Amino acid sequence: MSSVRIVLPDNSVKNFDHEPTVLEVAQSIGPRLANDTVGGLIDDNPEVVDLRTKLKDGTRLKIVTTKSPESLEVIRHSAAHLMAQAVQELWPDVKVTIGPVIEDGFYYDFDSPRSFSPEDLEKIDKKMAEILKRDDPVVREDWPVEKAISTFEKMGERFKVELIRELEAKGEKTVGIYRQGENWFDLCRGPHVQRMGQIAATKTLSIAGAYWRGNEKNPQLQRIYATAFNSKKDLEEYLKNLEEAKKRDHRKLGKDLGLFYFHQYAPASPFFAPKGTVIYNQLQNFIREKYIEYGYEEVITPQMFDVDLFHQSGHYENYRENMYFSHVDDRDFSLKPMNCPAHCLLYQAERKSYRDLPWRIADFGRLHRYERSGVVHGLTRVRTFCQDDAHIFCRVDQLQQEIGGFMKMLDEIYKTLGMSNYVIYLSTRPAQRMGADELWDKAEGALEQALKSLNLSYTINPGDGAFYGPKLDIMFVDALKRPWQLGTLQVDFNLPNAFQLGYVGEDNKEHRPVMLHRAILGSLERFIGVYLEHTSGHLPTWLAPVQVALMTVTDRQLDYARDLKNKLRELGIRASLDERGEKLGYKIREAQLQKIPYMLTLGDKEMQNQTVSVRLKGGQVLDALPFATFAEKLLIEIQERRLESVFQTGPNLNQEAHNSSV
RNA sequence: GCCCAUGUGGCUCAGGGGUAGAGCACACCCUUGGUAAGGGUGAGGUCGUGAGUUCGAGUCUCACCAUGGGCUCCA
Repeated sequence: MSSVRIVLPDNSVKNFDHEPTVLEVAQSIGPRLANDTVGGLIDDNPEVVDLRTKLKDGTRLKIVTTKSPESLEVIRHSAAHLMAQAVQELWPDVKVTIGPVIEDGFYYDFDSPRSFSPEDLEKIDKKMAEILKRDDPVVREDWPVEKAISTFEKMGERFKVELIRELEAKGEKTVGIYRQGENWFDLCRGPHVQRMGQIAATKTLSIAGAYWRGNEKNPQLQRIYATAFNSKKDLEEYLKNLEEAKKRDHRKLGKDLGLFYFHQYAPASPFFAPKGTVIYNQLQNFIREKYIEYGYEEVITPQMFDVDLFHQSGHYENYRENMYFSHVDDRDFSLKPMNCPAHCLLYQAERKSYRDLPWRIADFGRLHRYERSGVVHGLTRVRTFCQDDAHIFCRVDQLQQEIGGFMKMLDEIYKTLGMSNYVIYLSTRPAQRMGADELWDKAEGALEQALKSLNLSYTINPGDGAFYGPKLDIMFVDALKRPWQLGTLQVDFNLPNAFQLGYVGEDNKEHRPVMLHRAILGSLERFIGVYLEHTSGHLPTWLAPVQVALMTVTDRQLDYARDLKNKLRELGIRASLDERGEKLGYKIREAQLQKIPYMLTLGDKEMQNQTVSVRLKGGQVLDALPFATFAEKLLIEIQERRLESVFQTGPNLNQEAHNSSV
């Protein structure tokens, strides 16, 4: 018999007289390794294979153990089976469907006659722990399709039967069955652990409704989200991160910092309080400065239009579901859900020459979109909002340069805001779209070429484009590594057609411009929500609603404090003075919780010397310095939109401690 | 829109058929205190809305509204 050679990562070779499984290779190396084995990585394939996989001659194998990061996928997959087993042991009438691994965990969709409650999750956790203790071996069997169908049919597992029939239609003759313990098995292609005991830590997380195969028309199932880790420590760390994310929830921060509110009389429509409005306006000012720098002109366009406009633009046909309509004086109107049709009208208002292009017009117009009740969320998904929206009308040969200019502007803005971590997606034509395929080819090609010439890496998102054109989506990755879609650039050959837009070329002939839709922050509302979570409310001073909180040690210094407050305000610095007869420590605590960047504590010493004592929000206290010096330095920090305090001298040791104590 | 949960003073929450409770915030009084909560007194609520059951409904039932977690969809 010819020998089968398996190559290990250190290039050593193991010889077998048959095609060994991953586990057999591990056993040939050592019992400890074999005990911990949960799968293998073969050749250069990133996907973990089952430890029961038979390996061909010449395979390069890296064994995945419970200690390798790759094992998480296997462990979570098995944990999904574990959870399904636990649920069926608790409630035998519950039917199983599918249970995939997702980022940070897994879920399992159940078809259950009764709804799961939070108490049920506790029961499931207990049952899972109980099953883990049994440490049942996991065995793979290959069943002929007919046997699988008849078995699951007898069990009443109709969703499993549906899945097997699909596999059969694809030409499969056998299907994989994983058996754990005596009585429980599930259809699965693997990979799975050797023994259930290899799953070190699991925890159910939440209950949700979900449709079979993600389709609204299918039966609704009950999804249980859960996670599993290689060690109890990793699980605890993960749960701690979840807590951290909860603390940073922008809805909570918005309320705690007095930034914005909601009311049931205007669902999903934020009320920005004075403090929130400061952030809103500061961001707008910042973007406006960039507009001047990058050759944009700002415009103001109407809020409500005759519906005919949206017939012409195609929005009525493609976007009606999300639009607000009203009927007045026997005419149909709609609140604009986007600025672009209005900008096309404005483009037409004056005859354009090739010399006028590129024509870049920006609009902070308020938009209204009817979002379905279940999808709205804090500031990140609202029904009325304002984008840092602009449209660029240009010639096809200017496209590359405009895309380049956009990416540069975006990078500058994001860097200033401390958001250097972002990724680019290129979204291509969706199924429901307008315009000829040649136009789509052209538009998609232009975007891709621009990215390549800028040396920017990107990922293609097939079918995710807008109905009028392909787009670049900029995903910002926040401090907790969560991606958010903010910026976008969409190439549109269709709207200029719909509005018959034209310009007179050098050749004195009529040409059609290309239209770019673009935004950098996305919407101010969503941006503020995302940014609050990114910074956990610790805004750079130029954005902070209150920049300086003045506080006196006793009433004796009140006049001095009032004088300083006025001086700061004259300089355009947002200062507040707490005149209540509370103790200094009390006022500091309040300013700290409000995340105010600077506190000026004023006692007799300061008053006599005309100085201020500066306390940074991290807790660091500086030596008293003349008021003028303080104001001068602070102005620089604000005007230059610095991310770090100009007064910060060393690493801020207090910040962490304070953050965790409140 | 769909599934599930929640809705009690400005905020965070207790109370689960017999006519509303706490802490914080707010007002006033005492305290004038030097870097994260000094003490006292007081005011504040048609218990999301509307029907129903009941002698009696925050409390039970139903409908609606809003919010939250998901699904689907998106800036």
